[in-house]
Amino acid sequence: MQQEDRTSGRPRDVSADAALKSAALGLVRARGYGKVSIAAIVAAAGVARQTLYNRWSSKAELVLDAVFEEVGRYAAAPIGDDGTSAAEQLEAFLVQVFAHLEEDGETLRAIIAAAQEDADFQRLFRERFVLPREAMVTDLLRRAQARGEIGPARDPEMLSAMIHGAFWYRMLNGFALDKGLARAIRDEVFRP
Amino acid sequence: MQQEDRTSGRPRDVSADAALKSAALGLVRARGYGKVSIAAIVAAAGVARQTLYNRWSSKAELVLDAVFEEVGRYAAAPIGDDGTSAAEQLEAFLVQVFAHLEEDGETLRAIIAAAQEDADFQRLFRERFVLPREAMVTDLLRRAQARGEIGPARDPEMLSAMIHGAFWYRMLNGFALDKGLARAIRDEVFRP
DNA sequence: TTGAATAATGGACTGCATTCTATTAATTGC
DNA sequence: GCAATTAATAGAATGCAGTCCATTATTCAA
Repeated sequence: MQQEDRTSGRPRDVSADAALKSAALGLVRARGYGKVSIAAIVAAAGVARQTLYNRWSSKAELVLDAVFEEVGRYAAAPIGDDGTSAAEQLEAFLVQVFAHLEEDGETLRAIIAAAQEDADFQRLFRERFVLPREAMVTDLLRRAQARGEIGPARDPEMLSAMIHGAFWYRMLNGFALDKGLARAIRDEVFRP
Repeated sequence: MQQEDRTSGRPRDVSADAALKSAALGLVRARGYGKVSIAAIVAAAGVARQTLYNRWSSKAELVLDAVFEEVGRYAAAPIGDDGTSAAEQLEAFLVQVFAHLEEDGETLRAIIAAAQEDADFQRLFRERFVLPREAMVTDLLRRAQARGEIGPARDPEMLSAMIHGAFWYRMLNGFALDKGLARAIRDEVFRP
């Protein structure tokens, strides 16, 4: 996914990008990542197989673009520091994340799986998806620390990894992510 | 992997089990999970492909048996409650786990990936591998709570998920698991 | 000794992601 | 128009997991 305005040669058909992402998004949400073949995606998009591979280097990359650019807006903006307590902000953030994962959790699990088999894709996923979300929570915790809502000895980076880790761990082991979990994480982080 | 002492029929060749596990263990450690094919495993074991599938239903199941039965001993026994503090016991446990994952971490990552694509295998892995290890840490934390090393308001189950989650999350995103991480987790759990 | 039951074997088969190849199409600079 | 360049296309080829099949082997019970 990059271009450099070449001086000659046939130009890319820009509509193919959108057609492929849209086809991938629709099919993956309808049937699930594992049940969607490359053949089905290119057929739905009306392009040749190689056209897909000219743009993305794997099914996982295309789906990461398709599903999580759409959804990239979820939790893409920093967590708003409204008047509420950091505890409430964290819980609200988790509830929002879990709600989105009701729709796309299966896809995220497939993406995480793909990242374990492809180091390049792991890096891409980490930089584009994982670290920004981790940083949002780290920032929230730093603000909380500055305001005294958590003690000065706490480690916001470690805590952020433990928070994300907790629901990754639950999700990857087949447990549902519900409001009870969001509350339990909040309580454990902001304990008395 | 089960038998019921049938009353007739050709008996299983018991040596094939060991040959397959040994071949899988050796090949996966030497080349890495993704680079080992079923064809290579059965060739090394000197049996037919179907003989493998008579015993395990996928490459992931065989490797889970092969690598983590061998290694099942790591952290398979409850964490010894020696005289040391629970904080020290937790850190020692994590250091031991991380040391083993230097050898088999890549395989564990592949197993977790496989579990995301196969619900039956996910259940098997969870029951046989994940939950027992989670319970060990939960027990440790309960003992610590009974002795007052952590406050009565803490939630040992949630904490255990956060501890395991933290290193799963780090591992699955390509970070090394070192002594510093073990120490940081310990400090965050047993904070002042 | 024979039949029923189950295992082992070699090889064929299916479905899939990804790569490769040859051909045709669109563009720029001349 | 023409050469050079890059894209799109259809389809073949590769490599692999998992399944299916026909044949042969081993055991038990009658």
